[in-house]
Amino acid sequence: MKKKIITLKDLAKRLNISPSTASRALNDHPDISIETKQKVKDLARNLNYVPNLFAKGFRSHRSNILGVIVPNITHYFTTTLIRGILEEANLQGYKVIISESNNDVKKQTEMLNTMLQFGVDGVLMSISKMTKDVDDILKVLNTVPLILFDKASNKIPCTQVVINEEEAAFNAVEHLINIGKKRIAIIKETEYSFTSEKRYHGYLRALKENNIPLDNKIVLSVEDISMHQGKRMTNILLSLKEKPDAIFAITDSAAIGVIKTLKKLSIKIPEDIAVVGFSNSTNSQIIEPKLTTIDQPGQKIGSTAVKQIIEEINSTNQINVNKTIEIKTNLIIRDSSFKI
Amino acid sequence: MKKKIITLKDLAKRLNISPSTASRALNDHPDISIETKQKVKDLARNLNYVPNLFAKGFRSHRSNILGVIVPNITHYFTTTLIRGILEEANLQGYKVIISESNNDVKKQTEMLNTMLQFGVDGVLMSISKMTKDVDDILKVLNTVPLILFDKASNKIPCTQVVINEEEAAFNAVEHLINIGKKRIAIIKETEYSFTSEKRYHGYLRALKENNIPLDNKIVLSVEDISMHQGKRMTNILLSLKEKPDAIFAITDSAAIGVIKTLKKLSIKIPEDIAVVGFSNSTNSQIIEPKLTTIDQPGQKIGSTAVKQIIEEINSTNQINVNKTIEIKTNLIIRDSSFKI
DNA sequence: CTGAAAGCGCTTACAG
DNA sequence: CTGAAAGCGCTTACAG
Repeated sequence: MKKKIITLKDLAKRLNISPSTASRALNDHPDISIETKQKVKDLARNLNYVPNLFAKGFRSHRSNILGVIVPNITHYFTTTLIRGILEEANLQGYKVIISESNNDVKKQTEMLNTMLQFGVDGVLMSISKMTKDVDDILKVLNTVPLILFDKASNKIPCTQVVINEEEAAFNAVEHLINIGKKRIAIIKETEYSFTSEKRYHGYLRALKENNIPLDNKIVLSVEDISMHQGKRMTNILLSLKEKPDAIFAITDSAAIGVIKTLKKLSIKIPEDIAVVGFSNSTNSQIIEPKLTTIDQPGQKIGSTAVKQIIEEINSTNQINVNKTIEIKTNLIIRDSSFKI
Repeated sequence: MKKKIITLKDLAKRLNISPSTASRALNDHPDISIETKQKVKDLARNLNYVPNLFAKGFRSHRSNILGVIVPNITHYFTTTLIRGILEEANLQGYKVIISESNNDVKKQTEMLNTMLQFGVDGVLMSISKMTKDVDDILKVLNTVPLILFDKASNKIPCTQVVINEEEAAFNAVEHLINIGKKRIAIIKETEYSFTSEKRYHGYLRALKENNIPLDNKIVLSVEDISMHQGKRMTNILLSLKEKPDAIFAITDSAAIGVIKTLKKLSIKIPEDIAVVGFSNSTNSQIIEPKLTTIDQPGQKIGSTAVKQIIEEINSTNQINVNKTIEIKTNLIIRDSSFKI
């Protein structure tokens, strides 16, 4: 039993008014009298009238759909970003189409294009690492507002919503210095990763401001940061003549690899070597000792990005907004860097 | 610089044919000559013609958008489901709108309704626990195909894509029996959780087939299963006169709570008490000893659900499909139940 | 304060 | 094999 779908025309006919009036009444157009508005709205409610968003969107060139592209949806932090996006979008009457780029630049471009084809009103993107050529992304900017969140790039002139990467890393490293560590290694990614570079700058600044000389032997870069790489890098660090007394890994998974390796070798954490990660993943509380790490407020980043893009969608002036919104992070101190 | 958008009419005008013909050519209508088709397709490619899916959808009552509702997007397993859904949808030219119900039945209904309003061609849903009243869900069935995946319910007559919950639990418990355990406790949810009940039946069957008597003192039910509850329940079990020699928790997080508590009390795992979880979450490999658990192929469930719903969307007969597709799981044996 | 009419971009039954 | 015409449900400039 298919139920009959109520249209604007149906409402109008029942009330002996024109569809134009019915439309305007529902949209609170100032021209319409209060009584008419009331009548129309009441009937709409009673008949359970549902506006056909397709017709609406088709007519007004608005879909009320946002596109979201992320590299990898299975990362816990990514899901908190998405949660923030979904919640805020829902509040504002938008729906969200999600795609994964799998850190594949070609797929990223493809996703971007099908998003546009589906008529999204704006795109929120966390860019794939290794995105060197940004031309395809720049093209989008002519069509629809774009906002980069979390994984951003200063090569793209659009609003960016990110965490204070540099400061977060600075705080993490300074914390290690404060507990008495003097030889702090870092495990980071190669220079193609924007976030990794920013965290590295925070590391450098913390050393400099505390008069600790930089030693490139304990600055390790890997292409694909992971638990496995954390283990490998730890073994390299332990093979040095002058071993570090602390390791700052720029992701939790790498930091967990570090901890696992140290434990296997019965190296005391944090006494011999302290460990700090980045992300406050769920794993960071499961590992023992629990991992000191940076909490990134994913939900807030997501909701901020949505608020921002809706503003840009509704703004009439076409000037490309090009600002960076930085969300504050929190250092969470746990057992891997602090003995109770 | 807004770029001019190419429409079907533009294509037609350039080729001196009618828009109708252009439309048919692009859609490979059998009536159209091969040469015309070729001409139109070539021009479309050259001009970078992008069909307006809004107009298309508006006209044909098809959006090529699927709605997905899950209780909680931050669970790792849920993200693997979503990944499977996204991949298969992408292959088939569909986009996916995602919403979270947060295990809130009211929100679930609300999401369901806005999904329909956005003109989705079908809905894939993992239902919120505590969904007792299914009337609102049943209403959807009149409008658009619905498929339940992972968290399903036999009260709703539609296709269900689930894992072999009962058998998975059976295998887990039988494994414990095989390694010599005789007094196996279970930590499950209350009877409102469909999956929990099925896993419980697997537990019961494993006991029965191995002639182990059921003891209700070691069958514990909680409303909201979690690591915290795992800890609490473990303490209850340890306070019994006859302690269990194995604990089967129906989620990994609860199992991790069990392990943490046992370790704190220096109870040997698995010698004194073996532990088995369910899900193969990332955490299950971080905890030490590593957790024996059930791997659920999330991606396969997701892709299967998409294949199924697209079939139903395209099928002309309106008979409500009401079949259950069971996806096989795998018991992953790790240190929490097996000493190397 | 309200209505008639046009049109958004496409598809499809009808006609030839 | 192709075209003219209608229409999907809505909004909005124009007219009164």
